[in-house]
Amino acid sequence: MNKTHNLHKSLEKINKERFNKDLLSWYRSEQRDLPWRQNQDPYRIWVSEIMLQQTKVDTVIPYFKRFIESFPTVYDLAAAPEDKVLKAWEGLGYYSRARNLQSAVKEVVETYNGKVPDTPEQIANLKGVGPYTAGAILSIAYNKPEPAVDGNVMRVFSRILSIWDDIAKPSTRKIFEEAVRKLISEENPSHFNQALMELGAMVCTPKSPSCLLCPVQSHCQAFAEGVQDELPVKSKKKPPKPVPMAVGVLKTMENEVLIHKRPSTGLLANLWEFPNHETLSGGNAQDEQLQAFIEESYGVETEIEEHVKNFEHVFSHIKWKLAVYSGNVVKKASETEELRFVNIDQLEEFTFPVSHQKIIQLLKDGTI
DNA sequence: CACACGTGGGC
DNA sequence: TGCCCAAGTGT
Repeated sequence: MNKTHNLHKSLEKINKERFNKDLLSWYRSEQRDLPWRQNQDPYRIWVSEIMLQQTKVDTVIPYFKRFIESFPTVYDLAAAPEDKVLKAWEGLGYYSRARNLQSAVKEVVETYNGKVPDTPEQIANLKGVGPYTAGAILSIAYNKPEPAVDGNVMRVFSRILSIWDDIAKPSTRKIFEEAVRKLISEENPSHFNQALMELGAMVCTPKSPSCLLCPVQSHCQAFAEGVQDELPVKSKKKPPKPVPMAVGVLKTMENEVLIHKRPSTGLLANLWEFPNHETLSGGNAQDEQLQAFIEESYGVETEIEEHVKNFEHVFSHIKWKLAVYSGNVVKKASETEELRFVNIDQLEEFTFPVSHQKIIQLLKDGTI
C-alpha cells in the first residue's frame, strides 16, 4: 500500500465537478479585495507572489502598493539601482527575494523582450521562481492548468483527501501537485488555485479550522472522520542557534557614524550594518575583540567607550545575542563602496535589517 | 535531502 | 515568554 495508491483511493471519493462548483462559487462571493487582484498583469502577479512567500497578506499589502508605485513595469524594475530595490524591501525579510526578482526581471527584459514568459520551462528557470511561483504565475496570470502548491494547498488537501505524509518534507509536495492536476478546473485554473489558498487562509486554517462554514465540507475526508485538527502532519524545525555578537556604534569628531555594507551573499546580503563581530563566548573582552576586528577588517582605529545594552534578535535559523557598544572613531579610513561615515539623518538613505533598526532608534532617541 | 534565509503577529 | 506560523527558493 504505497502513497500513490492511497492518494488514488482518496481521489476516487471526490466528485470533481461538484467540488469545483462548490469551491469556485464560494471564491467568487467571498474572495478578498487585494491590490494584486485588480488585474492579471503577469508582472504584478509575479511581484505579489514573491512578496507573499513565507509572509502574511496583511504585511505584504503596503509593501506591494509602494513597490508597484516605484517600479510599475518590468522596465522600471530592471533599470533601478539595487539599493533602491532593497530600500523598497526593507523590513520584509528574505532579502534575496528582492535581488533575485530584479535579476529575473532583467532577464525578462533582455531575453523575452519584456514579456513575462508563459511556459513552465521558461518561467521556472527565472531566478527566485520555484515550482510554486511558476504554477502561480502560469495559472493566475495566464489561466493555465498548472498546480501552485503552497502551504495552504497542502493543508487544505491533506484534510480533504486525508493525506498523512509530512508536509515539511520536500518530496511530499509532489503528492499534492498530482492531486491538483487531477482536480483542477479546466475552465478556471486561476480561480481554482487562488480559491484553495484563500480557503486555507480564511477557513481551513492551521488551528481551529472553521469547518462549519466550509464550502467543501461535504467533500472533506478529515471532517468526515473528525480528524481535521490532526492534519496536516508537519514535523518541527530546529530551534535557532544562539550566536553572541558585539556591535559598535562609533562616532567621528564630526558626529558621523561608521557603517558597513554586508557581503553580496549569505545573511542580509548587501544590506548595511553597524560594524559587528561574532564573539567566541559572549563573555569578557567582547569590546576588545570588536575593536580589533574593526581595525583589521576596515582599517578604522576606534576606542570603545561603554557597553550600552544587550538585546536579542531571532532569525529563522539563528539567534543573535547582541551586545551594543558605543565609542569613538580615532582615525578614519577612506570611504569605499562598503564603508561609509554618515550623519544620523542620512541613515535612512541606506537599507538596514530590523536588527539594526533597533540600534538606529537608540541613536535617534539620544541613548547613544 | 537538510539547511540557510527574515520578520511580525497570534496565542 | 516561547513557539508556531505565512502564498518558498537556492544550494
